[in-house]
Amino acid sequence: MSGDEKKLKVEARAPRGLGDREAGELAATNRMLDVIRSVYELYGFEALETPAIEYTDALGKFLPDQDRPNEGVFSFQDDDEQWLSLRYDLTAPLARFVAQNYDRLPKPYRSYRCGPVYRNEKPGPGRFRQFMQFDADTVGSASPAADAEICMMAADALEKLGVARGDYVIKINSRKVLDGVMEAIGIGGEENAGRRLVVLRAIDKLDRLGPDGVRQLLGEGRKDESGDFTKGAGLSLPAIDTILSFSLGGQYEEGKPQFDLFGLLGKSETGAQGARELMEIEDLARDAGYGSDRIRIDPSVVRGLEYYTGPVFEADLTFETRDEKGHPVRFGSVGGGGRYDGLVGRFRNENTPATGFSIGVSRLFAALKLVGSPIVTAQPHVGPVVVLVLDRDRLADYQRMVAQLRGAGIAAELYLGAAGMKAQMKYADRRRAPLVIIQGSDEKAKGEVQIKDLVAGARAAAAIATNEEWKAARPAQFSAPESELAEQVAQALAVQREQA
RNA sequence: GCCGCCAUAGCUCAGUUGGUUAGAGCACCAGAUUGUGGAUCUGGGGGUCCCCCGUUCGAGCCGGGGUGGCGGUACCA
Repeated sequence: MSGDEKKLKVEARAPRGLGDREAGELAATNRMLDVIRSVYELYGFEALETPAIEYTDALGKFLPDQDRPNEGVFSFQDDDEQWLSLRYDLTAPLARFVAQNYDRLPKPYRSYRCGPVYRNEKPGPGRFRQFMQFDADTVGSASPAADAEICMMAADALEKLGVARGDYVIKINSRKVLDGVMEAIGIGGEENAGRRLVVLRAIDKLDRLGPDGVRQLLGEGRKDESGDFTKGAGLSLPAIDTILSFSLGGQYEEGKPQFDLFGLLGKSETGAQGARELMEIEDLARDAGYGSDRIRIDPSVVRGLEYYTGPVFEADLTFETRDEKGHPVRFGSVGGGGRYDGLVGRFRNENTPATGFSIGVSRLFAALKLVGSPIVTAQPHVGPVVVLVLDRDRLADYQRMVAQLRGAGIAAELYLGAAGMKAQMKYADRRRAPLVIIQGSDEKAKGEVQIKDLVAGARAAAAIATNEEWKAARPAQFSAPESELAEQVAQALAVQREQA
């Protein structure tokens, strides 16, 4: 090959932030999704799938005052020049679906959805540009009972997945309460909207930056280790203290705030209303038997900043793990959600209240591996039985054996490559084949097949030192009449499964 | 976006004060009687030393610029 030709070769690589998932991980992920699905269906939620692509305006993601889609959203133009975008979550598409089918849907409408979402952002460790979410939502109920139910369901799902009670907590807070606190320190009103955003973002960083970092962000600003400066909210010291004492010290004990929340919120009707809703959610959870070890009010929870209108939820894993440097680190959030009463209303005149919860599937998957949940750690992927090809002109015979096995419900395949027997064995090994079927001229003459157990063979290999011995021993294989192929293979597979 | 670090084989990395044909381990392929996975042994394939410009008799190495990757930070529905 000349250098010129070589240069033309396309480099085989996935775009950054996007990855392939192979058989083992797919199987484990599917087992995990099945568990979540069964819990959600138990709660009476029904399946829904919406397309990965939506009109950009339906997602509400045009840049302000520009007819160009927001950065961070993958977008392209249809042949009629309409903007289309890849969905960046599963909530906005649900709102579109409900609005579009409003008249025929039972209300409140409960549904769950699972699928990939896309974000055009800089990827990082554990952050991808395509990732999977699993959502459940109740549309058309303003009742705190709907919020409470979503939280209980999230708790049930985590436990069913193998996260022990005490290793997780569903934290709840309310955007109304947060707004009330900000009103109390004098940054209510339209003119302070930008500043409130900065405050919420600062609170959201509590777990990562700690109180001191957040204090800086609420005040003048903060300079991080890389030398980058983030401008702060410019609050007064008393205001900063109020925010921090609310977010940090404002832990509730069984429905009773540790400090005078209602006094603080006295000036703000929305704030007081938010607090009442929060306590009602908590009461409902308690009445259903969910203690503060599972569902509890936590004023530091902020969540997504755009469309939440009331209660917000966050599922946190509380057990400690260690990072690559050995430092103890908390796993953190594996899902979140809240009430978004305005979303469906973008499509319709009357407002439609809605609440939901979203699980970050790959993050949760990583967490389940850490806690050793059998749902994701069990059974390595098992490949098909491979029928080796020894005599090239007898392909039809081998194919018949494969068909026989498949007819008996056994996953099997014919070796389709061109290599010799040794390479075929390596192939079977790499496919994680449980067994291979060997029939050369000797066996053919006797009407027999050799059935070789690759799993038992690998065990036997440990005791054998030389290649000659290894070849001569032919460990873990036996011959069987060709007519009994399927039965004998089925039996060998059953034995293998028992020993696993 | 901002700041920092890095770039040599598929992967992890060596590479002398600037000196001929750029190396190792792992991975991959193959051995013999075309009938046996692993280990061992032997052999083999695989490189635009990220790109461009400059300095030099001579650059993987020095200088400048670019690109790409990684980490932090910001944004994140």
